[in-house]
Order: sequence, then structure tokens, then C-alpha cells
Amino acid sequence: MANLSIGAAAKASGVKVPTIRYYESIELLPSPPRTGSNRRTYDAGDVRRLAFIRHARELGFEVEAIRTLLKLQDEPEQPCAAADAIARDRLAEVEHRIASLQALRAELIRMVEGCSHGHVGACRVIEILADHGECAYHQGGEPAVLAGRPGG
Amino acid sequence: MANLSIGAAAKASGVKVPTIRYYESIELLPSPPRTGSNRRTYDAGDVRRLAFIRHARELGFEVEAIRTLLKLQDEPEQPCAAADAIARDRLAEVEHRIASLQALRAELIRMVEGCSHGHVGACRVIEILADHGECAYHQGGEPAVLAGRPGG
DNA sequence: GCTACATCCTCTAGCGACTAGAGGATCAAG
DNA sequence: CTTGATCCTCTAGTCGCTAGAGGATGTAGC
Repeated sequence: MANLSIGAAAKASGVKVPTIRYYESIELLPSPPRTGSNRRTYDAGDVRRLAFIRHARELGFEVEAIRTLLKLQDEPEQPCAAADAIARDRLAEVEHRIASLQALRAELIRMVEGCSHGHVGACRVIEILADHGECAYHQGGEPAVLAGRPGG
Repeated sequence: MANLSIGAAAKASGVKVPTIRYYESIELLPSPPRTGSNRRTYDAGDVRRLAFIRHARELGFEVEAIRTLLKLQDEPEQPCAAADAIARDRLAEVEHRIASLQALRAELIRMVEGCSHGHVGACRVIEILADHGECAYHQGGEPAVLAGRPGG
């Protein structure tokens, strides 16, 4: 698998064409060789790198964290403590999120059930999410991953 | 707890001062009464609402989704069918998110376990993220969590 | 060869959800 | 009555894309 067009690399990696160009522009992906007519050509290694980036983004890694991981990959003699730390941070956050979402889920189920009995009544969505002032997750400060959902 | 300054409301809710003003500007938070010298004054209800918004954002809900949740809370008398639909939509979203995050969590655990005490050469972080082809997390189509960091 | 039309190129501008800073008013403490 | 924190409005910047303009090139069918 070599000399892929940007479109083929996009298909193979799952990263959109403009996003590949964007990654090149921020130097997350090296500038590939060009054809005589100035078109980018990618190989299997590029596709792998793109797939890696895509997956890492989906896991909520920031671009800077991904940059660090790629650097670690390029210099495999170094211990992977940094990569491990990044993964651990993500894991802690993901676990907290799951817990919060499960609480919200329970409340939404309660609402849907209340609805099926003819009244919305005292909706406690706000309480369920507002009342957790002391939860450890928030001591650390800023949220690491906020939504940019596919639509947004 | 009443007549809080914007700074006090920020401290109490965990939402930053400029962000509170931003939420007002996009009408996620109602414009509060002002003092004679034009300063915003908040009460306990505003703080709860802000804390709710913050939690929901941290859970990855878009502002528009939060708006519908708040509307459901604000107007408990609205026709049951409408409330039910909103709650059901959010519930579906929450459940999808939980599922995605659980798959993600499993991967992160594998990553951390594979990584511990190793070197990057043997570190599975990169392998796992690059060889993502059969990862269940991706079957669902769209990524549930993408980064839009607090600066993003 | 010629015509469609897809794909590529660069560039700029826009999005959501903030965040930072300028420039000025006001408040609370010493 | 000064000092410094906090408040006000406003504009512009951030991240990680995404969309569109305007034009060049590649490819398939006739």
C-alpha cells in the first residue's frame, strides 16, 4: 500500500480529507511527497499514523497529548511513563463520567416513567447534576474533554 | 443565599465569571437583576442552574441539549408527550454515551496495564490506538466524545 | 480527442464554547 | 482617600476542525 491519494488515505484511515490537510498544517503529520502535479502521496505508514491520531482523538486525547505520544513512538528507547500518565488521566476522567452519566440516566428514566403516568411533576434533573459540589472530579480543576460532538 | 455578585456566584458554582456572562449572552441563564451600579446579582437558584450547566457540559452535552433539559425543568406543566420526547431523547443519548465510555474505559485499562513497567518499544498504547480496526467502540459510528477542550 | 465530473490544490472564513485582554467604573478596606 | 480587587462592555483570540470559493488536474465514457 503506497502512493495513495489524500482521498484514498482518508478512506483507509477514517480521517477526513480536510482534516488530513489540517493535521499537516499543524505538523502532526509530516508533509508527504507530491506528484508532478502537486498532489500529496501517502503510504501505509501515514495511514497508520492517521488511524492512530483518529483513535486517540476519539478517546479524548488532545492534539498536544497525541503529539507527545507520537514523539514517544519515534524514540522507543524512552520509558513510556508519559504515555502511561496520559492514559491514566483519561481513564480516571472516563470513569468519573460514566458514574455521573449513570446518575443522570437514572433520573431521566424516573422522568420518563413519571411521564407515562401522566405528570412530569417535580423534575430533579438539576438537583441530580447540580448537587455534587464535593465530587473529587472537580477538585482537579478544568474538564479535560468537552463536547464537540460530531454535529458540532 | 441571595444577592451574590458574579464573582461569588462563580465561586459557588464553579463556572468562571466570563463564562457566566457568556451563558447570559446566549440566553442559557436568564439576565439577573442589577444593582444601582449595574452589577449583576444572583441567587441560590442561579448558582444551582450554573452548577447544573457545568456538570452537563463536563458530561459532554452540547449547550443546545442542556437548553432542552433546562426547559424540561423550567416548564414541568408542559404536555407530557413533549416532555417525554425530550427526556427520551436525552436518555438515548446518555445511554449511548455510557456504552461508548465503557468501551473506551476497557481500552484505557488495557493500555495502562500493557504500559506499566514497560518501555515504549513494548508499550501497547500506540499499538492499541493504531490497530483499532475491530474495536467495538467504533461500530457505533460517530465518536461520542471528541475534544473541545475548555479552550477548545 | 472531447466532454463530464470527481478529486485535488490553496485560501479564507466560519463554527461552538469559551478565554483573554483593553479600557474604564465602582466597591471595600486600611 | 488611596489602593487594589472586582465589576462593566467590548473585541479578538483559542482549539480542532469544517465549509466554501475558485481554480487545476485526473479518469471514464463516447
